[in-house]
Amino acid sequence: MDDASDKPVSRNFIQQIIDADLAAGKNGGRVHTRFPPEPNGYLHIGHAKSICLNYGLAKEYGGKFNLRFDDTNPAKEEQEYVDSIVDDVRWLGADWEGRMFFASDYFDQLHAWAIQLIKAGKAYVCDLNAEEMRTYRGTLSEPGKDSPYRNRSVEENLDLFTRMTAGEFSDGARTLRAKIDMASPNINLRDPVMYRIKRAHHHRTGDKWCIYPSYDYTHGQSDSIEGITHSICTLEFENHRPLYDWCCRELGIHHPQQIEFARLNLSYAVMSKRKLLQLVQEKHVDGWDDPRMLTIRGMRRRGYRAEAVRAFCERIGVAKFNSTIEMAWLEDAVREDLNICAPRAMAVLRPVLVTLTNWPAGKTEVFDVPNHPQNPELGTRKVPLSGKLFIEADDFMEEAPKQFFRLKPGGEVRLRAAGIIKCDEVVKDAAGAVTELHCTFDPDHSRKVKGTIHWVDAATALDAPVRLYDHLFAVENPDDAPEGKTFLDNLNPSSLETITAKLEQSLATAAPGDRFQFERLGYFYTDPVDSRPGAPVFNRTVTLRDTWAKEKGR
RNA sequence: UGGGGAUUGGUGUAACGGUAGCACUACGGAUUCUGAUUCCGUCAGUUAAGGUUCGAAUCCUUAAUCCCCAGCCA
Repeated sequence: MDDASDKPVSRNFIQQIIDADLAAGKNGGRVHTRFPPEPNGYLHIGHAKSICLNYGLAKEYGGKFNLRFDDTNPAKEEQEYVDSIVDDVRWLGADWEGRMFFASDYFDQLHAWAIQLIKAGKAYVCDLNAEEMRTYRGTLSEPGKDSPYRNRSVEENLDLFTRMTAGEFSDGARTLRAKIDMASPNINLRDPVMYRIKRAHHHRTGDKWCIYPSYDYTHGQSDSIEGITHSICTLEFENHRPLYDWCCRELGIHHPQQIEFARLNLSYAVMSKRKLLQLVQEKHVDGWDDPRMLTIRGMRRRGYRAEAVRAFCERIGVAKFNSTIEMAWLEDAVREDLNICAPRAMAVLRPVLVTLTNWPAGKTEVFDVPNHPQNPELGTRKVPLSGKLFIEADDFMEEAPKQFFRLKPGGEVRLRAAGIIKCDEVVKDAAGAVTELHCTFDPDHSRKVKGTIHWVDAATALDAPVRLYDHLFAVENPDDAPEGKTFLDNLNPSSLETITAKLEQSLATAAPGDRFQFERLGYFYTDPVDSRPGAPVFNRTVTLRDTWAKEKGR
């Protein structure tokens, strides 16, 4: 992509469309995209795909990218959501260069255009209520019937629309409708609603309006006003494109091209705003930023970096096929990113005490340990050892299979960066559970030993809460629930486990937002909300690949 | 049901009438003071059936399956 190789770079279907438009001289060679969220919820990874797509295209073609809020329904929209969206889009790294707009910025213009359409005989005020309108609309297989109000005169429509605007009628009493075709096989064209009466306080326009334009009547014109060239949206709007085109055409304004792509689906996750909201409201998760949520805020708090999310969005591609990406892809992208930048440290999640029987009493040795095996620039840190230490319970097996090359009775294993220990004695409690291991320590580093394990010095260990996260859902497709069950029945009961871990001393100064690889375990994020100075709390971002666990599973 | 889309290895995604490629997974191996990382290799695919063509994932026909639309939501 960046070198002079003559290998053809593969282009997705949207890039191909833009290439063709540019070749044909469309839009004077401009490329201008936008991300148009409705401020009625928090952004999730599906939105990240759209943001990366739109922003990426603008950047690639030297064009522009706008952030525009589609705020035409005051009943659902709130400033809180606007703020969070702005913050999340910025975090992701998309730069709108000051072009942040609101559909509500265009309400006056939209209203003027509505009058223009009424005058042109293309719109009329309809007195049908919601239920009647549904009846008149027909069904998928039967055409609709014309509204009895369809042929009102321009003067009457103008008068009625003016009075609608002035607040003379009650909510839902009348609508302004586009006069298109009640017999159209595309239901969206059966005289769709342009304006509805709705007395609701708007987060930006306050109580100025009691009528609000519909999405269909707003979106294309908003794009048009902003000079958008390629209006990229998801597949479910494909059926709306004729209406999008109708608005721009009838108004005779700049006509952006709507292009639809398949929204993102991920295994072990749900993506619909409604379901995410339900998870939060019914407290199946701990808020929008619960690290198990695939909201941008959740991923942030989990410890994902924007780089990883972007790399993921790049990798999954763009197409019109409704696909489901494996969760492992996301996790891989996160590992790949963190592997490069996360300093290493040692922590023991499920400790077993080890006493070094030949350790000189009172002695403490301090090792200088590299923070990254492949990147010396990350420096070193001091790690003490003083005769008693913790190792991971999983790293000891009393009756170990041959392939197990960690610690076993009579066996040897390397203590990372310190030396080699040999297990001489296993101490058990009355119930037969292992409580302590007696080992001898050999400081000789040069010998080859098959296994290397992590450890934490007992004398200086720091106890800290660590949250171990797993998929929020136990099954690949949470929506696939049996009769009478819902996606909630597919929640993974062990998606969160909080433990108290033993951490190496250096971690006491971890700052909120710091990321580490706890060697052989995974990547961990210093929780920015719950951590206190000297008392960090860690969230497991993602585990390391574990081929041993896989082996065991066989 | 009328209409609109879609279908390429396990998962994604290219190939636009001329050798089905790439990535991830899986599997095997090498390196390794993280069973991590890194490196090498292997398996594996055009929804089906016809047709056009010297040649079809690509064009035509028929069929199958999946998704979207009957909000005064977006």
